[in-house]
Amino acid sequence: MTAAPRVRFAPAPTGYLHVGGARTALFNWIFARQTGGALVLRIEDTDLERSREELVDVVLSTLDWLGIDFDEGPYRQSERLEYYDLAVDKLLGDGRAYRCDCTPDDVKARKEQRGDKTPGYDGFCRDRDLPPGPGVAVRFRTPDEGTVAFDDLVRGHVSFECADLVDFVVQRADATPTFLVANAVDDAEMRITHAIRGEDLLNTVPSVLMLMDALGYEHRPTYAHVPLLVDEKRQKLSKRRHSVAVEEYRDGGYLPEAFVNFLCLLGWGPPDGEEIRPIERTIADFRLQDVTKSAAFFDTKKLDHFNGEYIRALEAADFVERCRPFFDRVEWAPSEWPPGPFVQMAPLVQERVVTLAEVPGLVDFLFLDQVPLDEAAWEKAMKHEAAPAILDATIDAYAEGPWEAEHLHRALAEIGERFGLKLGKAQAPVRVAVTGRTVGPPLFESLEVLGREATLDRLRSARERLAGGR
RNA sequence: GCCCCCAUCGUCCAGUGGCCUAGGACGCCGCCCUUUCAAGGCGGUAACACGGGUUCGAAUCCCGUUGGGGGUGCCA
Repeated sequence: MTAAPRVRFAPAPTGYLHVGGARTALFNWIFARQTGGALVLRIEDTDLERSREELVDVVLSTLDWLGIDFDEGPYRQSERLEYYDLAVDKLLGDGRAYRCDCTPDDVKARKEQRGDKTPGYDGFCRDRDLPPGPGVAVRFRTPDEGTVAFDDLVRGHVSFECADLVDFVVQRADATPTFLVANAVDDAEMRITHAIRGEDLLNTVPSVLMLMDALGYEHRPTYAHVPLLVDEKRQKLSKRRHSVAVEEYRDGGYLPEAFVNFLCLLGWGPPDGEEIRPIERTIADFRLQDVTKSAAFFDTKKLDHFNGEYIRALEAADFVERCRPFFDRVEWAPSEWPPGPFVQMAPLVQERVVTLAEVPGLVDFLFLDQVPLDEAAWEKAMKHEAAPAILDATIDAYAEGPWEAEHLHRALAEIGERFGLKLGKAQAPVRVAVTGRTVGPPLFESLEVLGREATLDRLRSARERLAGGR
């Protein structure tokens, strides 16, 4: 009987959750849930500049939005410094590490002097036997020969030559530990069985393995390095050029279910080929071994499609509720919730949007006293010679009769016929006069909700504007 | 430079030696539907990087080339 798996998501707090990080978190979570294992959250903040509490809160709330919950933690490496100190002391005591007072500039300068393009530290302080003191870091003494190999669940067998590994720093001059020791100590101490993370960390495995060995840990996690997420140019997503923060998608009106569904399909494909699927089914079918080896382009076009599908699948009342945050942030934010006019229009809006953020813009004309007139739309719709006559006739026809969509529909269709116009053409001036735009939710339903009074007012003022020249 | 990884339609995945004249999804194009815009329906476009092997047979295995990416930090 093997013990239940233990996995971890270990982000460095940067103030936002990177979409790539979100995906590795998701893969860890799915793996934990399907195996009955535990997911631990560990904040890798050994770099003092990064350890700020509010940065951690962002990660926590965003994971929560995604629906990723964890079973242990968050542990903060900044609160576990004593463990790493002990580890470094052991390394020093056993002669597996040594002190070094070379500054990064020194290392770089010597490298340039050597002329060879070989990078990295040259082992300058290996045998200097320096005493502790300010400006002194600690480096691990890597073996000069031999190989380090391991089996990666997605990459297969991977091996490195020790000779290619430089003496890396385990403790900085300010006495803080580096990622490598903290990682080795924590994965071992926390009994992490599977380290599922981004491929950018593949190269750090040999160092960590050597550290675990030197520290006397017998525990070894099974590694699984998932492919990176890249941009259209196949390069690492950059914060400058792309939306890499999950928060941007949340604020952009994406549904967490859609976002998660999309993320699952980057580097993995469902065995039955059904891409739009509840997370439960992915938890049932996901296999780490099936994760692709090649990098995936984070293509938001597909995300958009998924989001639209998920929005349309929402229960009407749920859709209305989910739109609330997006109404809260417009100038004309409704004072009561849910606002009646929107509730009436919601089903019609729901099947037309790609993101929730678009919703207020489709119904603003119902809330604004002044029509949000778009000049280009006006030009386009009113340039038709029959426009004034259509408005006149519509004002006339809408002055009486039942105020319901079907009737309004029929009346305008008849007016159109009089001018030899199809309804599609005839409704244009009316639509722009009343909603300010050429596109929007179905017109007659919109008018019904708006009411006779407001509709006639807007038609009349459009007519006046037309009479006064443009 | 060196080390590591990767390589199927524009994109994301299927494909694990014969079922492949390579399948699905997104995108794109066309048609239908239509009250604008969507949605929906139908159809179409489009790929095994290249060169050698192995084999009766290769998208699938091996080698090489080319291309791409990651690492090469007292970041993680």
